[in-house]
Amino acid sequence: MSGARRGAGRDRLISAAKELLWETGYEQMSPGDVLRRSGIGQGSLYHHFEGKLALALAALDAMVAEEKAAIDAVFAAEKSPRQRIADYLGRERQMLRGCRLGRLANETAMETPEFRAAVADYLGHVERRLAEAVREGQEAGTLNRTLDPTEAGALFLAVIEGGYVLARAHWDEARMLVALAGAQAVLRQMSVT
Amino acid sequence: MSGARRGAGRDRLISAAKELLWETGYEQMSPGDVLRRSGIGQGSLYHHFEGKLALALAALDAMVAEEKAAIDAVFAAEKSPRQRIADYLGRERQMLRGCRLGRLANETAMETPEFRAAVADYLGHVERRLAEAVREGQEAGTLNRTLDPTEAGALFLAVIEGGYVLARAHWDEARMLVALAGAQAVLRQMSVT
DNA sequence: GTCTATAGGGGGATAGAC
DNA sequence: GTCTATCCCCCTATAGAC
Repeated sequence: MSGARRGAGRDRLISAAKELLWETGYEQMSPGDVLRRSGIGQGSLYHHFEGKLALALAALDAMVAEEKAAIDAVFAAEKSPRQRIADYLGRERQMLRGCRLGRLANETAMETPEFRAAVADYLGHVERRLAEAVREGQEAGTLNRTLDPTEAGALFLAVIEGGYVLARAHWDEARMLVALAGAQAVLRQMSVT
Repeated sequence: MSGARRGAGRDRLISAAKELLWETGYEQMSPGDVLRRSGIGQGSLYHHFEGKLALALAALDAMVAEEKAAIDAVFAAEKSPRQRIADYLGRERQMLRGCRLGRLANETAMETPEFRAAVADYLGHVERRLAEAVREGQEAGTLNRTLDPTEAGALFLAVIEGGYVLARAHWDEARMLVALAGAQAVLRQMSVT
C-alpha cells in the first residue's frame, strides 16, 4: 500500500508517453495526445505528474531501462567479443522510426538536465559495451589493434546513430544498411582469425 | 523589375528562419519568433509566403545551397582524394549545435516531401562526394580496396551525423571527436603510401 | 484517483488601413 | 509591400465535483 503499488492510470500514461516520444518526439507530444491515447481524463495526468515534462522524464527513464537491458542481452558475456559487436551492428531495427533515445538529441528539451542525462545514459551505455568488447578481443588476440577501443566504440555507435539519420532523410532503410556494411567491413578488418 | 528583384523584407524573413531552423528546428520555430527576430511586422510574412511551411522551405533551400557549396570547396579537385576526405572529416564544426540539415531528420515536418527532399539532397551530396573520392583514390592506387567506395562514403557521413548526436547528448564536443578519431584511423588504414 | 469544466496564453493565419 | 488589429484553435495547466 505505502508507495509500493502504482495505479494503473499512471502506468497507462507512461505507456502512451513512451509511444508518442518515439513517434513524434517531446515538443510535438501534447498532453492532449497522451490523454487521448491512454483513454484517461484530463485532470488525472496532473494528479500523477507535475506536468508534461515530469511525465516525459518518467517515460524516458522507463525507455532507458528497457533499452539498456536489451543492449545487455546483445552483449551477453558468453559470446566472443567479435560476435557481440557483430550482433549489435546487425541487430534488427525500425530504421525509419529512428533511435528511440537518439532521436531526441535535437529537441529543445535537451536543455533540461534530466532529459539530456537520460539520452546520454543510454548512448554512453552502448558505447561502453562496444569499447569493452573491442578491448577484450584485443587482449584475447582475436581482434587486432588497428583501432583504439574507445575510438572504435564511438565509431560503431556513431555509425548506427548517423545511419538512422540517413535512413530517415532518404526515407529508405537501404541508406542505413550501406553505412552498416561499411562498419561491418571495418570489423572484419579487425578480426584476426 | 519583373520578378528579378526580391524585396529586402523577404530576405530578412528567410535569414531569420535560417537561424531559427538551426537553433530550434522547424516545429519549435513560430512565425512570431521569425517576425521578432527579423524586425518585420505581422502581415508581411503572409504577403511573401503562403505560411510557415513555405517560409521554412525557402530557408531550407538556401541552407542546402550554402552547405553544398561549402562541401564542394572542401572536395576541391586539386587535392588528393585522401586529402579531400581528411579535410571533410577534420572540418571545423559547431558540434553542439548539430548539423544544420541533419538535425531536422526527426521533425514531423519530414513527412512533407519537399522538406525531406531538401535534407536528403544535402546528405546525398556529401555522401556522393565522399564515395567519389574513395573510388578515385582506389583507381589511382593511393587508397586500398578494403572498403567499397559506396560503403565508405556512407560510413564516413554516418560517423559525422552520429557524432553530432553523441556530442549533443553528452553536451561535450569530445564525444564527437572520439568517433571522428576512429574514422580518421580507418582512413589511415586505407592509405597506401 | 478519476472525471468534466474551464482558464490563460500563444501559435498560425487573415483583414484591411496606409 | 509594410504595418496594426484581430480571430480561432489548441496547448498546458488548474478547479473542483464525484
